[in-house]
Amino acid sequence: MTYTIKDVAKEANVSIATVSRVINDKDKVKKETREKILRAIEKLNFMPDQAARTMIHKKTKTIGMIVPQLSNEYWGTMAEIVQSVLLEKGYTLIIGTSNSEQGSEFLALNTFLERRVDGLIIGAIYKSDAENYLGVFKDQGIPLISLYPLIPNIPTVCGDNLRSSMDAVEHLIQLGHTKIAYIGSASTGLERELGYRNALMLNNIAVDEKIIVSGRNNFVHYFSEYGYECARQLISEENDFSAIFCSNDLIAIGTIKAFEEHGIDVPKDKAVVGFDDISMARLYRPALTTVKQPLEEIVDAALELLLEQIDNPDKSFTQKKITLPMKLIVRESCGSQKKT
Amino acid sequence: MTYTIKDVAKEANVSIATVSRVINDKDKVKKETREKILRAIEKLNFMPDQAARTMIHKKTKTIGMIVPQLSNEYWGTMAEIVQSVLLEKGYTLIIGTSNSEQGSEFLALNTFLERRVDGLIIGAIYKSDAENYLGVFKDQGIPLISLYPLIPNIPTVCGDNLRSSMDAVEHLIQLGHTKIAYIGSASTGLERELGYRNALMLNNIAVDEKIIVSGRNNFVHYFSEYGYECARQLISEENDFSAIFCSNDLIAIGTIKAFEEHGIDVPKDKAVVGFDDISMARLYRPALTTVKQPLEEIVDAALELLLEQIDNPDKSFTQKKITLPMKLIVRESCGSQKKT
DNA sequence: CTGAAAGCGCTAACAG
DNA sequence: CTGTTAGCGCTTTCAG
Repeated sequence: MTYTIKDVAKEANVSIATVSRVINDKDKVKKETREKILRAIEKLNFMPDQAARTMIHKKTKTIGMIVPQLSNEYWGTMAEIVQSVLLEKGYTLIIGTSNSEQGSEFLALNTFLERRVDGLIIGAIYKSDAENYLGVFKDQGIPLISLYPLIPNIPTVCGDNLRSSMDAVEHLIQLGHTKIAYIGSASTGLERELGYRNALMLNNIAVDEKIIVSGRNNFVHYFSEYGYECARQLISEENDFSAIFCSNDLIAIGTIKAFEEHGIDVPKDKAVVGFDDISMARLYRPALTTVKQPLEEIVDAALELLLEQIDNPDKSFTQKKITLPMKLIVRESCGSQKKT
Repeated sequence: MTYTIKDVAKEANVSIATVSRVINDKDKVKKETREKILRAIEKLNFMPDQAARTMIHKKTKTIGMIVPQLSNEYWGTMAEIVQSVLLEKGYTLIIGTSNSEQGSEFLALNTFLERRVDGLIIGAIYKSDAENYLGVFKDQGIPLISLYPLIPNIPTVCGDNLRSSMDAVEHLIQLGHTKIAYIGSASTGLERELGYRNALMLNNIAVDEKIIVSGRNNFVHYFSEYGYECARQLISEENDFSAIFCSNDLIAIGTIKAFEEHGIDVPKDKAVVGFDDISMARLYRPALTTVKQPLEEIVDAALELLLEQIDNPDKSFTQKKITLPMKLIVRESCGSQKKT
C-alpha cells in the first residue's frame, strides 16, 4: 500500500496543508505538530508523489539525454557521470539511445516531450535530425545543451577537439612520421579531422586524401567494426603510411585488430593514436596513446549551464560555447623511438 | 509555449472531453470533429502531459533499473537493451547506478519510490542492501525482477551460470589443463565459481584453494583493475597453473594485461577464458574465449515477467525463476592445441 | 501557527 | 456522438 498526504494528515490529526508545510520545510509549524507529523510520515513510510508536485510547479525535475548507444564505453561513461551529478541536484535522468541510426531517436525525443523534461542534453545527434526535432524543444522553451560541437544555436560544452587533434598528430610528427593516415567518425570526428589536417599543413606535410577515411554521415562509425573495416581497406589499397590517427579509441582498437590480422605490428610497423581515453585504452595491447577528455569537467560545466537556463527562462544562452582543454596521454601504441 | 488539452479544445471548438477521446482513441467521435481536433493538435504541437495522466491511472509507465555502473560495457549493453525494449512498450526507464559502492544506491532507490515506478529491475545489488531496501518496494506492491541469481524471493531471469561455467572449465580440461586458476567477482561470480569447482570435481581434479581468488563482497570486482591485481598476486605468489577461468571478460582482460607485463604470453604460456562476451572480447588481443550471454532473451523474458506482474498485482510470482542457456565461444585466448 | 479551498492537466463516469 | 463535472495528490493563497 502506498499512502498519500491525506493519510498522513489523518494519522497525525492535522490538515493536509500542514503536512505539506513540514515536508517542504516551509512556513512556521509548531514543534510538536511537526514531530507528530514526522512520526506519521515515518510510520506510513510516506513519500510525496512527484507527479502531483509536477502538476503544480510545472517542473518535472527530469532531464532527457540523447546518446548514440549505451553499450559504447564512451557514452556509457558520459551517461553515468551525468546521471550521478543530476541525482545529487535532485534531478532524474531519462536516457534515449539513437542506436546509431538516423531518425531513430524520434521515439525517445517524443517521450521527452510527453514527460515534459525540464531540459535536454544532446550527447550526439545527426545534424539533419537536430534540425528536424530540436526546434520543437526550443518552441516549448525547453533548454538544450550540447556535449559536442557543430550543432548551431545551441549552447555547447566540449573538449577542444581541434587543438588536441593537432597535439596528437604533432606527436606523431615529432616521432618522425610524415605519412599519417586518418580514420574519422561523425560529429566530433569532423573537428578532429580538421585538427589533423591543420597539423599536417603547419608542418608542411602534404595532405594525402587517399589515406583519409572520414565517416561523416553515419554514427555506426562509433563502433570498432568501423575502424576495423577502414583499416582493412587502407591496407588492401596498399597505401603508404607509417602512422594513423583515429578519431576515437574504439576505432583505434578496431584498426589495431585489423593490422594484427595482416601481420602488421603496432607500434613496430605502424603507430596508432586514438582519442577519448576510455578505460580500454589503457588495458588494450598495446596500450593506446590517446587524448583524455575531461569528462567530469565537461559534464559539470554543461549541467551548470543547463540548470542556469532552466532557472532563467528568459535569458538567452544560445551563443554560449565552452571549450575545455584535453590532454595527450602517451602510452605504447606509437612506440617511443623516432622513426627513421 | 506548451499547450494543454484546454487550448486544443478551444482551438477546435469542442469540449476537452472530446479532445481526450480522440487522443486516446476511445468512444466514437464524428469523423469531422476528429479531424478538426487532429488539426488543432497538429497546429499547437500539443502533447498530453504524462504527469496528469499518471495522477488518474496511478501508473507512471516508468520502470527503474539499478546497475553497478554504466561505464562497464556489460551493464551499459544491458541497460541499452532494456531501455529500447521498454520504449517500444511505452515505458520510460530511469537508471540508478550504485557505482560499485555498498549503500550508494540508496538515493537512486529513493527516487524510484518518489517517482512511483511501476516496476524495478535489479541488475545487481548487494545482498545486504537488497535486504535493507527492497522490502519497501514489496510493501508498496511494486513488482521486482532480478537479472542475476541469489536474491531470494524475487522472480529472476538469468543465464545458466553454473552450467556454462562448467562448460568453460571443461573446455580447458579437454585442452589438457589440470592446474586451472579462478578469479571471481561478486554476484554472478558466485555461481560461476560453483561451476568451476564442480567441473574440477567431476573430472577428478583436486581443488587448489591457493589459485582461487573469489571476490565475493565487492562490486569493484567488476573492473578490469581487479583482474589485473588478482593476476599479479597469483603470479607473485609463484603459483602453479597453466590456465585461468575469469568470471567476466573485463577481469580476463585485466589478467592478460598483467600477464603481459610479466612476460607471460596468452595463450602460449597460459590459457585464459572470460565470461559474458562483451564486444571487447572479440576485439581484444588475443580475442577471448568466453561465454556468450543471451542478453536480448534475458531482457525479453525479464520484462515480460515484470509487466505481467504489473498487470496482475495479486498473483504471486516470487518463486518464478527462469534460467536461459548460454554458449561457449571459442576464440584465441586458450589456444587450440592440447597442452602437454 | 493552522485549516479550507482552489486548481495544476487530464480521464472517466454520467447526462443529454 | 458530445459536453459537464468530479477528482487524482499535492501546493498555495487566503482566512482565521
